Amino acid sequence: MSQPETFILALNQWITVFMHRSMQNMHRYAKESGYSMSQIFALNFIHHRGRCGVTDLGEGMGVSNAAASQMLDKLAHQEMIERTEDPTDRRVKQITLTEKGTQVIKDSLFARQSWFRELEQLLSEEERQLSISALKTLTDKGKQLGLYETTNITQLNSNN
Amino acid sequence: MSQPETFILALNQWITVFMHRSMQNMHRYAKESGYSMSQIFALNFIHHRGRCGVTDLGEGMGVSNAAASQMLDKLAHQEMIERTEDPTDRRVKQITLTEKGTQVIKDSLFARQSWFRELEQLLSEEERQLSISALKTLTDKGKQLGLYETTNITQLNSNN
DNA sequence: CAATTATATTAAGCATTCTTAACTATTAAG
DNA sequence: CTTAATAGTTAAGAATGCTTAATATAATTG
Repeated sequence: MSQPETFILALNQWITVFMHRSMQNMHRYAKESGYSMSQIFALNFIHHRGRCGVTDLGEGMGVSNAAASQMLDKLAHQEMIERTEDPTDRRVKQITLTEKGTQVIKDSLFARQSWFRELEQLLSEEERQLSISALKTLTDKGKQLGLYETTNITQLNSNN
Repeated sequence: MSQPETFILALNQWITVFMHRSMQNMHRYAKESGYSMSQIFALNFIHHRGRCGVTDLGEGMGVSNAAASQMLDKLAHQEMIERTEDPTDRRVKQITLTEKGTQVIKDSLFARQSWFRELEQLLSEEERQLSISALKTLTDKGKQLGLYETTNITQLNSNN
């Protein structure tokens, strides 16, 4: 069973390599497309969480609900999100992504893919299959740990 | 060989699940420990790139060298980095992480690990071994694609 | 050596994003 | 029904981080 830390170590090393590239790409994408990292982050949160309230977003991002409200103002002005009244409780606003907001998520994902393709080139067919299998497992298990509703991001990269 | 997009898709899905958690953790860690995301990002860059100049950092982070210099000012004031003259070219400053700066990187990594441990619990022994193998492969290949010198982050998580 | 180029710093100004506090509207509780 | 609690917005001010421009120092070029 090797050392008990083997899995954590392997994950950490992978994350370390991956994050460095991914963060740079995200950062670059945000710059080039004129969105801030906060905005990307907020859109990502909403996309994962699904319909949610202003305070939810604030808590998720670790800021006050005032800050969340202001951020949503800008996003709404850019037509990336919509705020509608919750029919069951008219105090709360339901935040949803618009078509455009969803597209931004798609694009930011796509911005990362050039590196993925390069990476794939370096794999043998066996390594490739092994990786696919492992990644699927990790994804499934990872989703089980998530407490949020997961909207289906799966399709984002295939139908574009 | 299934669809040509299978690998990219599997990677994207995993990244999607992982990033959501990881970003939240990073964000939370940064907040709690009083550092900004930019600072964490800069420290990460320096850690990966190894000794580098001010302009290098600016280019790596996509900002002007003035911005990089100002950021380094703060980091130096917090004793997270040191600036020394390059003996071969006294115009350039060599940026290095201090003990404290390295520790911050360690801690930010550690902050992510609780999720990793939960994830590991959900895996069968076979899945666990498969994942380790795949992650190692991806890490190795990923490093080959990197253009930066990689300092050894491997040891960070074991000797702590 | 003189002029140019490269590196880093500093200063001033601007845009973004955060916080707290005040305010409105709605719901829940007594 | 009255009071208290909850959700969201708005406003004012502070903090952060960015840019451009000016400056100092060192290296390179002719």
